[in-house]
Amino acid sequence: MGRGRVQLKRIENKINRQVTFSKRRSGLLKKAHEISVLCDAEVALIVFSSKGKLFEYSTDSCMERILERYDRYLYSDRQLVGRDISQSENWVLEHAKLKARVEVLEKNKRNFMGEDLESLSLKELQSLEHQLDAAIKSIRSRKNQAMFESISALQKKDKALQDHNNTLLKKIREREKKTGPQEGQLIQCTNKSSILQPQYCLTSSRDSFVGGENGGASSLTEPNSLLPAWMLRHTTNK
Amino acid sequence: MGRGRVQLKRIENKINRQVTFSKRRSGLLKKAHEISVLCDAEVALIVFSSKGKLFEYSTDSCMERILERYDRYLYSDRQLVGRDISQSENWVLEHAKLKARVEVLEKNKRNFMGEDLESLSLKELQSLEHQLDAAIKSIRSRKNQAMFESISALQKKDKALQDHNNTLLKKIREREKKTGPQEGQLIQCTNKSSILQPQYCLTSSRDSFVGGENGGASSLTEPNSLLPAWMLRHTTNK
DNA sequence: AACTATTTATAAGA
DNA sequence: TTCTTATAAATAGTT
Repeated sequence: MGRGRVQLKRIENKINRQVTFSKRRSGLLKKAHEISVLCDAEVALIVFSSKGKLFEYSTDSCMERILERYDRYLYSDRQLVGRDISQSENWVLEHAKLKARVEVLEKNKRNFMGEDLESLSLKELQSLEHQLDAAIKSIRSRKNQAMFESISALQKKDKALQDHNNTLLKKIREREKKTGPQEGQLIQCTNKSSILQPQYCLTSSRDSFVGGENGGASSLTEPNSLLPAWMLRHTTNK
Repeated sequence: MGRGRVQLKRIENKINRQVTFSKRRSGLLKKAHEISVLCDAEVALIVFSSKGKLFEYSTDSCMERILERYDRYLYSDRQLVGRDISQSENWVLEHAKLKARVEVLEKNKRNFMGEDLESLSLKELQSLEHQLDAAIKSIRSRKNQAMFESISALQKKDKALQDHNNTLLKKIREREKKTGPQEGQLIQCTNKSSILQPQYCLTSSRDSFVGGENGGASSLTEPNSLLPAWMLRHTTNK
């Protein structure tokens, strides 16, 4: 990826080596972060430059946790003996409990995402299925509510804008009476178009429902995020 | 680097996520190796997939050595700042991080259970809904598989028991020839009833499919856990 | 630190 | 999984 092919051997020129290191280091850290986010992976990356300087990246900035997970993965028995320097027993215990909780919750999460199901019994699968069925119902109901709130907020805003436009229009008309007809037609036209194409605001931030400009609609990328599809979906089935 | 711009957010489609993980993982490992060779750096890279599988790279395959160097690097850093304070601060920090992680995971869990939805935006709700939809599909598929496995295991067992019964029956008949008819009728009768009402084993432990007695069926409490309902459901839809 | 010509990586599709 | 291909990204060499 550059002007010449690169040979996989140590760059002899010291300056070059340093520059390349700096560039590639940032690329590597970036990619580590990307795979972590995109693929929901847990990554720990440690780089020592030839001069001994340390650079590191770890998912959620939890290097210690990931290294411990690594140790546990390799030697499942020597859990708490490993890399920790002497600390109070109490701390170790409490910490271990917390970590165990994290483990359990992560297993939970994977199950909720339909992963790692091999370890579950039929009964547990059945229960999980019911759980999620119920959850989906709640979520759809909440989503529906949120959508209607959003819609009615926008309708209010729309109304307010129309009223304002009308007020402005009146003022202009009054002026027209004095100066003769000019651009009243144009203004009425833009106003109408905003009525015919209401903008449904669907951005991540709730605040944008109130304070945001109607640029929100342009931030949509998924084809199925269009409102008509949703409404169709939620009024026709389940 | 592909046919579309990539957004730095978790890939929702499981298959895509897995494929991307596989591709990016090999890219990341390659680049880790390259910077290590080209720039004479020492690199340790640990990646856990979302399913918990481990992938790693380390310069000269000396993971342990690099991790020790890392620990030493941090330790000496602490020494420079002042052991007591920084160590305890570090403890506080790490503890806080763990707690924060637990918080996040618990929030996650509540959301997955359809609770605490007020804090989510429309977009997040939509994403959650898709997530759970996908999860439920996985779960149903896995449940189906588990049920069929269980059924076929039981059929085998049933067959074995029948064979055994027949063997016993023969022996008794042979005795009858010598001593005259006594209780052969009764035995044949119990055997028949076990054929007509096969017992589907649905306990929590998978081992019970092999070693357990057929009391398993009695442990079911939910009305919709009866087998016929499931089979109907999973052969007629989706 | 910027620039840009090229090489690489990789997303999507098969 | 693996291959292909169009395109986005990374980056080597240069300024």
